[in-house]
Amino acid sequence: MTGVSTQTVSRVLNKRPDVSPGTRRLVEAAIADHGFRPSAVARSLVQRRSQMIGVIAAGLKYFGVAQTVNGIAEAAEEAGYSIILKELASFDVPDIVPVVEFLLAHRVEGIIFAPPQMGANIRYVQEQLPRARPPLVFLKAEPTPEFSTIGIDNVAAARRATEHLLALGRTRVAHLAGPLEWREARDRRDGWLAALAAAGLEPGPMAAGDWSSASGVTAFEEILEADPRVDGLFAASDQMALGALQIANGRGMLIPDQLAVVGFDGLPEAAQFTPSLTTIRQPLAEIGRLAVRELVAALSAEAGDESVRNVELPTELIIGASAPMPSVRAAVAVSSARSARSG
Amino acid sequence: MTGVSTQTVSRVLNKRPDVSPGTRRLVEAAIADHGFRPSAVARSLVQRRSQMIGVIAAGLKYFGVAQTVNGIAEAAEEAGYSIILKELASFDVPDIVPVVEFLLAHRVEGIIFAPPQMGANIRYVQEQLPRARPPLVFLKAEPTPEFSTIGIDNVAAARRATEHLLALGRTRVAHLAGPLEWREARDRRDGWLAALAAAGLEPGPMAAGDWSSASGVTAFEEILEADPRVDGLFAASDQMALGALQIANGRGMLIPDQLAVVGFDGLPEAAQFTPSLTTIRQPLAEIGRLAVRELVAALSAEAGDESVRNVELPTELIIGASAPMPSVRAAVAVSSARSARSG
DNA sequence: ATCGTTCCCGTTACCGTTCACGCTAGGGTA
DNA sequence: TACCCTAGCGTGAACGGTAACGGGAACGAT
Repeated sequence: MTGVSTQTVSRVLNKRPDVSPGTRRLVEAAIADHGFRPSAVARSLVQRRSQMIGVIAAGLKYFGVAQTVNGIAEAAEEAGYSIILKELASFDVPDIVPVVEFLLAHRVEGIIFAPPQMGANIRYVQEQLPRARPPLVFLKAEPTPEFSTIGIDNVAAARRATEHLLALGRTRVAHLAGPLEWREARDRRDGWLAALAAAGLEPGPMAAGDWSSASGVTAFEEILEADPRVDGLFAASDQMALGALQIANGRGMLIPDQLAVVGFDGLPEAAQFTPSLTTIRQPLAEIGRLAVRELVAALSAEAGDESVRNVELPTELIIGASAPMPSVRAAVAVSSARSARSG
Repeated sequence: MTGVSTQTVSRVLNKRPDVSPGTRRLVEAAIADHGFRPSAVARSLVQRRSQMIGVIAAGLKYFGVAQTVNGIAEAAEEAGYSIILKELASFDVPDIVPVVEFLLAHRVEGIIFAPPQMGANIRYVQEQLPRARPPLVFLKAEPTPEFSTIGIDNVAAARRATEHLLALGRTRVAHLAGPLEWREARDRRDGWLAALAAAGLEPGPMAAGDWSSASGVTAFEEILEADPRVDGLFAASDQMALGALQIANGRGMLIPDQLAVVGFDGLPEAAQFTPSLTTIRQPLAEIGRLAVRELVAALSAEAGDESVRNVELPTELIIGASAPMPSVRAAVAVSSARSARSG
């Protein structure tokens, strides 16, 4: 050093007031000279605070997950936390415990478990979780009294989407489902079924895809094969809805007159599909942001609190041309038919 | 402890051979009892290895960025590294130095700078970079002899896309550009200009969007206003191309006969657009994976090496119905016209 | 002159792990 | 007996910081 104690250096680094301006300058000059950089690792060790949040994710390349992680990153940054990101090789990694252990070893102050619930993945984690652990939030998981969860009410949202189709007078409403190992896929199917049951209608045909637009193509072909007279379609993802639109366009089906379509997710591009897509927007980024806020709240509440909260964020029905508002149905149908004929 | 020294515990933790089976069992039992978990923080401190790679990103919610981060995460996981993710609040954060300092303070062993080059952001970082630093790779940045970069040749790819339009006999080829502060947007525009110049053609009208499909709508309307007779369109992103397709469909333009469209990115959904989109696929995930491999290579090469590499990965022209192969042009045009008329 | 403050600054201990040693016991060898 | 070797374990220092405490100097108040 340059004659001064390490404690004084520490004081300078932490911008504490009890250092004389002269000494401060001296230390700062030495720091600049030597290219010294304080070690956050050592600091974490002695302070027992890492200022890190562990995020476990899967399928980062998909729109929804990326959106959520983006929300997490933003909120964490604002709250002064940084992120250690662990991406699972697949959605249903058999053994997630080592990942959690890794994060605990790094003394993260909170954990966000972002992979959607499918198979037994989340229950498995919940069972294996060590009791001594930082606050933890499960995203898009089934609400349970034991753990905090944040998500949406997929059943209600799907029901709303289906009811919108029914309000348009549709009686043969099919469902383009997601992979049914996913809880979200099952819930959306259940919402579809519930709306039809409440209306006293028989469910139309159903086929499952893998969320992708390519799978929407083949699944919708299955549906048409099962019943060519379907007049309404609720798709569990916008991407699959896009695949269905392609088929419908290719076969010359008039949308929304012959077939009304509602998607799910709220892709920004959905408004530019042909025709523009009616869809359920889910607040994906908001889920991530809220997860961070929950963790931060749990951390500032100190110990003992351990409040479990199960939050279900509201969704929004976004009206497009593929399933317009019932009141303006006629007008839209006419313009849609005209543009389809001329185009 | 339970009578044994910390060193012995360390040996047990690291599964070293020089511990008797009895002692090992004893220690392991105590570990399980007390819920003890070794501190990766302390380990990092003493070993001077964090096993962490710092990733600086921006716009994680966008397809391209998410794809690349996904590639980074996968490759890092495979190589035994984990990721500290710092997301910038915007693409052109004025002062990125604190972010780099943060990562250095955490003793990351490598840094990946993922935000695309726009304005002077990357040059600014390169100037302010401390000399003592871990290996660092810039993604999607201008190749320079001083720093490693990984990206694609946007000029060549855009030229190829435009030449494809020219091969279809188009003479009025417009460009739907990205925001021209972005180097990628400028390069793609330059490739478009180069192809036209080489063919001895005047450039068609150009309008810039912000990559989004919504901006593609308004920008393409500008283009049509400037010259309603455009017969070819090269869009700098698939999303903007989608916006253009919507307008074209709405106005009854026959695609590809009246207007051939080529996009850029290789969105999986592009194949389900109406009509399916011809596009340039760029290996976004591969860029991320390669970045990690470069870092790992630089790390294993120990010190002194400091090899700078500038890699440009190949792109791929994916043929869709919006701009088919020249040889089969007639056939596709007929089927497209039929489906457009009937749909 | 004595005391109490306040401002600076240094000492000591500690965070949890690993490394480089050194020590001991037991067995084999000359 | 004297020596060496090895397996198994402990000791001390170090990694780079921070917290707690203590203490000296300068100053004003009593």
